[in-house]
Amino acid sequence: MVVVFREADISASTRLKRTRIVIADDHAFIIEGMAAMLEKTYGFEIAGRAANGIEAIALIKRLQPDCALLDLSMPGANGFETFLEARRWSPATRFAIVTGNPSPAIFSQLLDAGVSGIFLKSAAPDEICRGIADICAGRNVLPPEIAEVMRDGTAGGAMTAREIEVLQAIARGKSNNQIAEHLGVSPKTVDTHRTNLMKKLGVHSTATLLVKAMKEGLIDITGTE
Amino acid sequence: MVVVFREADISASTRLKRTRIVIADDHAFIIEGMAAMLEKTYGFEIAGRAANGIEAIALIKRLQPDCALLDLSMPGANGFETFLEARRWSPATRFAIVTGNPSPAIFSQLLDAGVSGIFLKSAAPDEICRGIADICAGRNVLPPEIAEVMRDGTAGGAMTAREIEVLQAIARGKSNNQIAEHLGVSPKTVDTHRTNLMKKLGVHSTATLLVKAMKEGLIDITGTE
DNA sequence: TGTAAATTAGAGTAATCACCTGATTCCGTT
DNA sequence: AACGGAATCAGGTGATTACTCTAATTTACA
Repeated sequence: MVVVFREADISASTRLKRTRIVIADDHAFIIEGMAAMLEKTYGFEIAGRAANGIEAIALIKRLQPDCALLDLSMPGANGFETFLEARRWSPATRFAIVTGNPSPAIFSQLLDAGVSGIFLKSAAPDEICRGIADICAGRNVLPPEIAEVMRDGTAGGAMTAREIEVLQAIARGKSNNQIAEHLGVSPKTVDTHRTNLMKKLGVHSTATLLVKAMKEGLIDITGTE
Repeated sequence: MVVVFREADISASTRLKRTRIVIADDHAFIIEGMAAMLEKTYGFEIAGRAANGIEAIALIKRLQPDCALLDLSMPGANGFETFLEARRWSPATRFAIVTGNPSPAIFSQLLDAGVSGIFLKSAAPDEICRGIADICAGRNVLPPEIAEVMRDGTAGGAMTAREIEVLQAIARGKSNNQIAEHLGVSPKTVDTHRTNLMKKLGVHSTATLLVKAMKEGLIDITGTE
């Protein structure tokens, strides 16, 4: 992999007052990697760093940065909670969320709530930095990979009540026939629900169905002996 | 589980020739952050970078580095699988695993299998870099946070390395045929491992196998796209 | 009242899984 | 050297699932 350090495209106004950014992530390497890139290549000022959501809220409140870059999964308060709280104290700040786990449901929540951009950690550093530059310039940013995940994942809408019932029965180790008997319907109906579940979550096996469902918090594994 | 701290095997040639490291992580920022630190502060040579396990295996096989630094959760093959496969082709390489999610069962497996060190992503960059330096010097490294987590958690199950490989492949949605191809064995062999896994965990379906494995911390769901 | 979504269910095919059995190799014990 | 026990490998078989299509009925909501 090659990382190209190109000349910063610094306009006159940017020279007068540098764009100030706060970064929050519990992995220090991520912060340092992003900070280095944003400072050297794009000429932003890294106004503050936070290792968790609580720190981040306090920091944003105090510094009133132009942009805040929040990891979604942080101890204390996650990126979403941090965003909701911090913008009340710093309304002019624009917020970007960075996440490692693409989840259509969460993306929808974030966008509905009003974040200015979402990025995947697996994206190229240069792409993320360019996106942040766009956000700071007043634009909203949604990388194509994320838009695609959202199309695939939310096409059929959220899970229905019946689908959740079937999903939890599957997690409890029931076969289609057993589920059918328990719900008082035909095994083929259970099969249909199962197929739709897999389509909605974009998976093709019982195994990944369960893994994804657990990641999305759709099933409660504490209830399965 | 026995951790052997042996004397560093530093010959004159090692002093003349810089220590060569391969880094594998699906988050480019992590790679760049680590690479920068290891190069500038510790004078290591970053011989190669990989964004997933498959790339990493090929890279390690070709470059025969002194040390490989593998993220545990990567698409394709995770850090554990990558380690198991790569060391067969590069026996002199010492392996360190980096993970974001502490799980006692996985730590036990890693150490039993023979990794030279484990690090948490949330650790200070400097601490990780110092640990890598230790590993390259021939020592084994287990940060106190991880040792503590392992004491608290239940002792890892009796899963064999092969069974864990199969289990994680199942969690990533691979079919028996795909797993067989990846491991270079017959689909029926994979089937046997699957059966034994279910017997050991006392379940009778893929679904409950996954649920149980996740509750036991045997698999890492963050790595499953 | 009309439209969309949810639930139901059938037919049919290819693939996969669950479980049985047995062979081979390797490792530590007696 | 012989034994016992694993780990790994693999074949056979019947059940189950994955996925395709189609379609009726009910529910919800504008």
